Amino acid sequence: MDMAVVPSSATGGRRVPGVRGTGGPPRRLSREDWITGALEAIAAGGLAAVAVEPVAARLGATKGSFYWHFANREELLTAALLVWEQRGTAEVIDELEAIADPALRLRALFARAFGATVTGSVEAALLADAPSPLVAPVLERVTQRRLEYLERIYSALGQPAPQARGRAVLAYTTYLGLFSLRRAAPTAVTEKGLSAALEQFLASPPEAGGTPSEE
Amino acid sequence: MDMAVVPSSATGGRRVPGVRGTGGPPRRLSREDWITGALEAIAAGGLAAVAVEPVAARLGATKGSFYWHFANREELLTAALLVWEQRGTAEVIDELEAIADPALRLRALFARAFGATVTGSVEAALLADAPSPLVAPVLERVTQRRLEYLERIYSALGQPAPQARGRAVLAYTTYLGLFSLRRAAPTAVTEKGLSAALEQFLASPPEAGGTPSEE
DNA sequence: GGCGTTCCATACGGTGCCGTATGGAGATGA
DNA sequence: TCATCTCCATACGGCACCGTATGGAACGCC
Repeated sequence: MDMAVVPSSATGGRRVPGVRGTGGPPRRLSREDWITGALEAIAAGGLAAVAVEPVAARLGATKGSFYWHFANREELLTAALLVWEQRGTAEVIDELEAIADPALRLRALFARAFGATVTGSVEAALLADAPSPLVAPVLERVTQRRLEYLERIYSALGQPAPQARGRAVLAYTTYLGLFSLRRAAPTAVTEKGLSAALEQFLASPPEAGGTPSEE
Repeated sequence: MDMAVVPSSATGGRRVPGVRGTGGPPRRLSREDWITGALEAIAAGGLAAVAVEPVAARLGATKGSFYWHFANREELLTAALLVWEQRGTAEVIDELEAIADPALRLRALFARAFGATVTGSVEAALLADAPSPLVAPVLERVTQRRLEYLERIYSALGQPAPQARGRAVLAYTTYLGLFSLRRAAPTAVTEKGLSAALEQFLASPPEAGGTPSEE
């Protein structure tokens, strides 16, 4: 679900910005460069870490550059969140749609989701900053879309609507919980535990049939 | 005689601080008052909201008071986190130990946990600030203790050790996930979903016995 | 090689917070 | 009543960041 923080903006072989600090010949920055810098800052320290001057320093520039591309800090944040939202929805789902079999698709989804790392993750940082009025609507949309998508897969697997919804929510709750648990007590998250959770949400529900079948 | 308009400080029922702002006669603050104020600030806006001057204003005092009771901001944070940790471990567990039957105890625990509200919760805020070096160790200890406690209950219910651990981690993960989900998409957390999750972790595990018994 | 446009560095004022210094008020005991 | 200890308000300097103003460098175009 999460993504690597931004592939740099196709500059042939040229010197990418971002810590161009020492030695690099000064290059001009694009709006996208700043968005990339903002997303990196978010991954590193949350919204609060997106401060104009520090990000500028990291990009090897100054505020003068920033305020030419953006009206203010909030505009940068909004733009960065928009980019994250679009990538987080389109990309992942498109990639999974390539898999025809719903069961395999679900497995691929979980493998990707539960394998995501926390440190340096934009998603983890945004979850932490969820109460922010800038983040809240973005997070809400992304979450709803993911839940609907999960529900659709469960439905395709033959679950009736209410159960499909319930299992989707429960699975996603576990996904979110793993983010928190990894930060709260990293040692508690074991490989065994992960695969157990994975099987849990891949198998048919316990309350549906009589005997729990192992797939 | 300093007969002021307002009744002097010897008026039986003492005037508690905290928003004593308008009209209240100035009262002296204790170290505990500041810790309470800090915890309220954390619940409202996380660690970042614990700023000396704003908290002082909310308590109807100034920095002068604060820096007499504490060396600096960090000392206040540490003290507040310690109080939270002690309350979070001792109190809850003691209360639950009163219940003899492990099954009922587990139910009471989940009812309490899943019913917890998020808004204004110190716990939710600390989870968001988990990466902070001040919060991390506290959160880690609390999490480990809770996991061990959960595991013990599952063991008392007859689960073999590995399963008990696994179910404890999974249940706690769901608990944490609900915090995130409530903030990310509040409408997705329904009463039905909650009770479904609850039954899930109260019933015997699908892979252990043959038929899932409804308690 | 001049010229306009694009982009940016520097300097500046403003704000919110931290921590210190200091004088003084309020309680307390002799 | 006076001396002392406890607690606190105010004033001050410093830091990090925001946003503005302005002059000038880099670049595209003719």
